[in-house]
Amino acid sequence: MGIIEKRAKHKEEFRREILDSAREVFINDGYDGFSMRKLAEKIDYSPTTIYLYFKNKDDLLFAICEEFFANFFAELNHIRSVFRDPVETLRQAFLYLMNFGLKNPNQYKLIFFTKSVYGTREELVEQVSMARNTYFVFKEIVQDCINAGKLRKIEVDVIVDTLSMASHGVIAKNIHCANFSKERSDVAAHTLVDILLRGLQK
Amino acid sequence: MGIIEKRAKHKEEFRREILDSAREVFINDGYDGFSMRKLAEKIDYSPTTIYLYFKNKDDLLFAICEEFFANFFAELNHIRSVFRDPVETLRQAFLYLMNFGLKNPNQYKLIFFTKSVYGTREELVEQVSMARNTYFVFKEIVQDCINAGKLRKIEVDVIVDTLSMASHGVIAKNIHCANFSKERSDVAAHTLVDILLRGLQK
DNA sequence: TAACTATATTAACAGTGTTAATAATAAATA
DNA sequence: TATTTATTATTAACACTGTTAATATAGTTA
Repeated sequence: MGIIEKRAKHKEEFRREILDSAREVFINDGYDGFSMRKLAEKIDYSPTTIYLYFKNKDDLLFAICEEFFANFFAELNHIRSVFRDPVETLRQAFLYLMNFGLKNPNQYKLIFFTKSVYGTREELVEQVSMARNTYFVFKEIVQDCINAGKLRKIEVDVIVDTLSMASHGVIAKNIHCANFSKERSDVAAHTLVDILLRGLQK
Repeated sequence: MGIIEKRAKHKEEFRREILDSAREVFINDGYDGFSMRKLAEKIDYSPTTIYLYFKNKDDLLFAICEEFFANFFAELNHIRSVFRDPVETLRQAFLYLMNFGLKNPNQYKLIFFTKSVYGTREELVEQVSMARNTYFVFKEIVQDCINAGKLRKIEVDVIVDTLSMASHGVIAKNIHCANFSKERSDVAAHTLVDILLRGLQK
């Protein structure tokens, strides 16, 4: 494809193409394995062209993260509208995140373990982002359980922290133990969920 | 220091010096931030000299990991000899790992999250290593609780998996949430331990 | 003294993220 | 229509990276 054909593309459309290719490379090769030159070759452009559409490597990652959180946010709202029991809602919300991680460990790692793309907690809460929205709705799901008097007397923020810790741990273990079979991983993960909700409830 | 003085050093002693400096660089700058050239400058040798004492970058990391597991192994045996109640022994064993991670998140990350230095679970169990020894003694601590009839009917390997998941999660969260205050981190972590042991016991 | 071994060095290869300068085309204006 | 301007793409370059090959030097032994 020559330079003339390349110019025919529309800006937004091309940005999407770059982002989709970038996600593939990020997920397949990890944050370190990803390279601007590799992505450039994949989309058949020079490496510097990417810089016209994204500030840098981390800007690409940020865009990918926001897309994930947009989906997660929508799913949490859906779960909330479907389940009536607050504890069951919490369980399903947690399971969704964990199962996403088990099915897409590389993407989970990319979003949660690679870099602190959203800065500090204060910065996350101050700046508008899908990550912020997701954080708030998850917190509300926990608060619903507390309001219904279902949980032991533990600060809502602490519960949110412990649950995200647990989810992170499931995926971290899954990634670290190279030959952790899918079945074994699932068994341990779901056992952990049971233990957690058992230990949390009155 | 000229080439003549450098030659006076003894091999084993020098290997130690390199390893200690390498640990510092690895912990301060992370796995990616570490570079052979950086380490070489620190010890005032050329980068290639390091290759006479260690096979490569990952060989340095392996040596650092083995040192950690040697300490962890010794500590687990000590805890086991001090506490009588098996559940309390398990709690202390778990707390030791978790608190190490909270105090040394970068080193914990280096050992558990960076690379699968010990390969698959099968490879870990087959090859002699301090990591293997540590794995076995931790499993025995859990088995003692089961033998004493203190825990719910859950496979010992599954319990070990869930506990290591939890510990990994605490540290992963601690690292990811940039401005997670030390206090907040400690509260969530210790709450998680309570929830876990509560959910595990009969 | 000559040969050999151990230890250290420099130079090089192929790769990285990113910036600066430049070319070329499309669009807008005189 | 001719000319200027804006947009988009390019190449070249900088300072890094892990690692290997070839080379030089010092110490030990025959």
